[in-house]
Amino acid sequence: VRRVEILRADLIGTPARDFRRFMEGAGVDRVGRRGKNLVLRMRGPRDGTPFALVINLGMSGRLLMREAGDRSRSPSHPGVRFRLEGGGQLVYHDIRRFGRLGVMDPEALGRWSRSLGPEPLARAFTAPGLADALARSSAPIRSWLLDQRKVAGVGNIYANEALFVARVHPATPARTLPPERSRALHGALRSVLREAIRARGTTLRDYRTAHGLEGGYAPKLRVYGREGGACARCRTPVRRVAFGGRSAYFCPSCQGEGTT
DNA sequence: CGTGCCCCCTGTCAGC
DNA sequence: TGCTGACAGGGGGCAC
Repeated sequence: VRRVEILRADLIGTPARDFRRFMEGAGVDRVGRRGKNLVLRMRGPRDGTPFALVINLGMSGRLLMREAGDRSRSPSHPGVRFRLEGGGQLVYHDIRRFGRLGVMDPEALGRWSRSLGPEPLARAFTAPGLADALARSSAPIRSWLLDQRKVAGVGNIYANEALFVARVHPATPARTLPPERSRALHGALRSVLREAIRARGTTLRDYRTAHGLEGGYAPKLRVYGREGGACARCRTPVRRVAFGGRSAYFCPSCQGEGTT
């Protein structure tokens, strides 16, 4: 990274001065993920001090690579531009600006990572562990799944899809899930996420992969965004209810309260 | 401390 | 055609 241009200061968690001081002259070691956050492991310019650039795309964020000499139209809503050695650019683009970029030293990175719940696709995410955690909350299960401190990386689409697969009503208080429903939910979360990743995600309108492609999972959605459509299992019309500020979609027949 | 509500912001679409 | 309101994949702050 040669130079950092911050076009939208509200996207940067840390003060702009610190952000630039960390990033300018630094290089990318490796790229990873924690929950819904991109984690770029970096090395500082002089002594190679390790730190991390953490990026949350929010609702409309994209990370775009522009190679040197790219003649295509420049993106409409650039927020942060990283000018790279050799003339390329990495552009953080975000129409709604709900995304955030921040730098963290290794200690802060560790604290932050520990504040998030387990990765649902990791071995550490077990059915008994999920059941234990659910038992400690009275929140509606759909809201519980969206809480990144409980499980990391599940958003509204896949929370709703997993609840349909597990036949659990989205408003069910977490602690009232019967053991076999929490086991079913554990499996459903993992299978839905794996399928969706294999399909490269869900494009409802805006979402594109890092290579600009649409995700292939939208046609496979069972309930999300399908209000009024027939449930694939029983043909009952899918319903939508709003709580916690977001829509929940479900089959009132397959996912009735107390369905076992 | 856990939970629920509001807000951040821009774009799109349905309904009038 | 143009206006208004609802809604959108996320998450932080705050009151209770």
